[in-house]
Amino acid sequence: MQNQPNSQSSPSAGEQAILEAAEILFARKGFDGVSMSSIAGLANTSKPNIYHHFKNKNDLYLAVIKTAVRRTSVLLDALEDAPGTFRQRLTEFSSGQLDNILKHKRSTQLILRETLSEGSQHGPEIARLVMGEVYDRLVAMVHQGQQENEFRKDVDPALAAFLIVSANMFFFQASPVMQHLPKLDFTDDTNSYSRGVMDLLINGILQKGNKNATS
Amino acid sequence: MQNQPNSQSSPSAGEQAILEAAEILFARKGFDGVSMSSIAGLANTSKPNIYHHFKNKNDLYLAVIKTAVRRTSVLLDALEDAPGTFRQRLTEFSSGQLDNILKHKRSTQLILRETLSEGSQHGPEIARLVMGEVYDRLVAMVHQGQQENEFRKDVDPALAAFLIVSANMFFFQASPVMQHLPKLDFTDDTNSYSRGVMDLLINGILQKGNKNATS
DNA sequence: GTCTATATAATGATAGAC
DNA sequence: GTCTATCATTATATAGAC
Repeated sequence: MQNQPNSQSSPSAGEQAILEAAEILFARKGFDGVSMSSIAGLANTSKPNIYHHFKNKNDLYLAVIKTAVRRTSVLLDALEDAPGTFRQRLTEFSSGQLDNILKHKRSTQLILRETLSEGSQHGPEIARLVMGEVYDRLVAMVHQGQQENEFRKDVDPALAAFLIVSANMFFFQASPVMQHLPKLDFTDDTNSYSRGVMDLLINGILQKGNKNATS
Repeated sequence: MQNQPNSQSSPSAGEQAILEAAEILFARKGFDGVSMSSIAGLANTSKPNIYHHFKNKNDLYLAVIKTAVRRTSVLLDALEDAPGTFRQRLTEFSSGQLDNILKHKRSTQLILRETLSEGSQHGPEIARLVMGEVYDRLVAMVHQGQQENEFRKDVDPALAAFLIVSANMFFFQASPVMQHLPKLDFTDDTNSYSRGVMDLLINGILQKGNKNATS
């Protein structure tokens, strides 16, 4: 009855407009806070036309989540096998992830929102896919850095990777709230934030007496 | 027309039941995902009775958020002026906050959800209040530790405090997602998590050559 | 593919009895 | 304080013309 809702072939222009409008609204207000009418309005089309392209509201939401996931899981391939110390590679990777997050704010917001809706439903393991990929690479990099004696061996690579991800994710999530606090001046400069975070973490990860301790 | 919706005097039994039911459902599905009927059902009462105690749905939601905020901002007073090194005090404070978060899961979920609803509305500065109090104390402790030469002076106390808060908040938020990942074994043991996080962070904060570097 | 018109159910909120 | 009954509105979703 529908076109090809589950295919990843490039959608038509009308379908694309619907998807974009839906992503904007779902990111802003969540699944239940958005009506099909409002989506139709923002996409400059009609409600029944949405139902022509997507089986129902839930199907549309899943399609939006799917493209959001696809979008956040790119752009990091080049950094994995870059040269330099593991400290430098970790820093660049983390900074790249933060850039990625901020570049796709709506996607990130959608995924973080999914994290909070404990009701089984869709998406809990979709969120896992997103963070999981970045997370897996970070674990591998820290582990490799330990093998090559650049990092302390008594640190759990999983914990270090988790801290890096959490620093970036929570930075995104909390910055609209935190920016109203005094003493907080790093919220508008993501580069200094990334460098600061990694400086703090690395100096806890680095083998004691390593030559590039404070660089 | 209502009883005393904005007073903090102890609410009646019926009002209490409504508040509890509302908190459970709002935390689980968000403001728009919950109907007044479902709240009435869980509270074993009727819809009009809710409207007798609260002006409207939004008022009820604000009351729920308010009690959630009140709940999360206690329990930490004793730790602030505890004895010991700043490293120990920071660790205990952070661990205490994580315990507090996990003890009041629903409140935390509510507040984190507010963080994501970018539409002005209620609560963005309420969320600020919650994290802000913990955050301010952490900043002060780190700063004091710097003055007394226990911590490096070239670290931004605001950044260190933010990392601690983010580690705890994101741990709570991501654990239902992350527990499905392999290599992650610290999600069920919050104590080892807290110790691990602070070990990592402190060894980046601690003055180089300090005696309790790896303790 | 896109529309107008409509069916059907659920929503937030109120009136008024007890 | 609590209820039954109900209103007005909006929601998701469909029928059927073009």
